[in-house]
Amino acid sequence: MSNLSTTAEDILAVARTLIINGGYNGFSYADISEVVGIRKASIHHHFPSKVDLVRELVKRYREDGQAGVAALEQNVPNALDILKVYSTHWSKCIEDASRPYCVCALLASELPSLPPEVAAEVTAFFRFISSWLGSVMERGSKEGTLTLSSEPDVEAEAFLATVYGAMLSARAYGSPKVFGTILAPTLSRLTPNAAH
Amino acid sequence: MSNLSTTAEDILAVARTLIINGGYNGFSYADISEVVGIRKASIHHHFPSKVDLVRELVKRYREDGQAGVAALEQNVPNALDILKVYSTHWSKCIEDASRPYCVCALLASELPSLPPEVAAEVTAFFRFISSWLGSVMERGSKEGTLTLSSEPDVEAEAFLATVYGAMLSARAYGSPKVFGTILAPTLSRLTPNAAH
DNA sequence: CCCAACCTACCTTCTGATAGGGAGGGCGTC
DNA sequence: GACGCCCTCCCTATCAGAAGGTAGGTTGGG
Repeated sequence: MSNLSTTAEDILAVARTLIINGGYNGFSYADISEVVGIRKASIHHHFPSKVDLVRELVKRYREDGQAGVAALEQNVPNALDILKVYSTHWSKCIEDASRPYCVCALLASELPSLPPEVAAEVTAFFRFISSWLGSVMERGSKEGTLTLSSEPDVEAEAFLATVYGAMLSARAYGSPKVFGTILAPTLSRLTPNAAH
Repeated sequence: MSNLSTTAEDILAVARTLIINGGYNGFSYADISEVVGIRKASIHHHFPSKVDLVRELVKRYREDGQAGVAALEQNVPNALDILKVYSTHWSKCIEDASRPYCVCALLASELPSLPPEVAAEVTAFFRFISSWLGSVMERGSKEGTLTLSSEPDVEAEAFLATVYGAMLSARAYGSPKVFGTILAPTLSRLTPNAAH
């Protein structure tokens, strides 16, 4: 949690929106300056290079994610509920168009062409999310709050893939509902005592 | 199937590889010219604008997909086998690094920032794949070669999301094996008489 | 007095795109 | 068969604008 000026926060927020729209090569310092209301050159004062900006952006995105996950684990004891909250989070973001895509999902798809420093942060994010979901799956399986048909790690990867795949489909079809439609059967399959 | 010169075909092939690497804004005419061995300006002779190029590229990608699917339907009667062949196709592409990502998956993630003409072709591709998978699911369910736990259309969307999510994960982790790991339980769940 | 924050002005390189010309093959006419 | 004509393909030269980035100056609060 480095304490940056409000302007720097604004820049990061705008950059995040722009990346969600079109990825790393889909935005420029000029785009940011228009929205923030600052000259292009002034952005370099806060983030010397584009790599610095996006690296910091993804780093914070991961840290925010880790904080959110920690809070979730504290407030929601049931593993199935955690997965539901997680998928609902994305469902809402997509439906109200606030953050209709994951920054790291977009950057991950561009991975081979990304600057190494940024790429490293992106893969770190996926490792984090993946291992967290793995721990949720394992705990839920032990506690009986989740019904797994594979190993916890495999189940975690499959769940993550479904979430991110559903995100892509929602974008591809231009219809937010698709996300929920895809996630529903996945969640019900993980629900104990569910007839299927 | 418009008959274009060999050079035009080469340009499209190189462009496809470049898009798979970094998306629409991740490549330039200069990049293509280096690989094809032709001057930058000469590419404009074959494809007046970048939009023309990528639109044609995606259009052909979809047409090739439709042809491939038609052949698959003729040669493979069993619906479950069709899904296996489909996922194995991607598994191989990812593992031998020949086409480690779907052109349309990458373009779909960039959809909001794409030129409308290109965006239209991309969504058309997804509608095609989705409706095809839907028909496979429905037929498999009726014939008893697939065990569905939801409506065919929903099952199709979920399967598609899993495939594309697994593709992203393989790229994010930099390990091709992940794709197969994720797809295996999905396919076994669709397999009749499978204990789970 | 210093320093963070922002500015203007400018630079280099890349971007997609255009104009115009040259080489060469195909084709009809004499 | 030779001539002229056109058309395809590719070239050089050039463009305007956008890209990321730098240099150096101004302002204002602690």
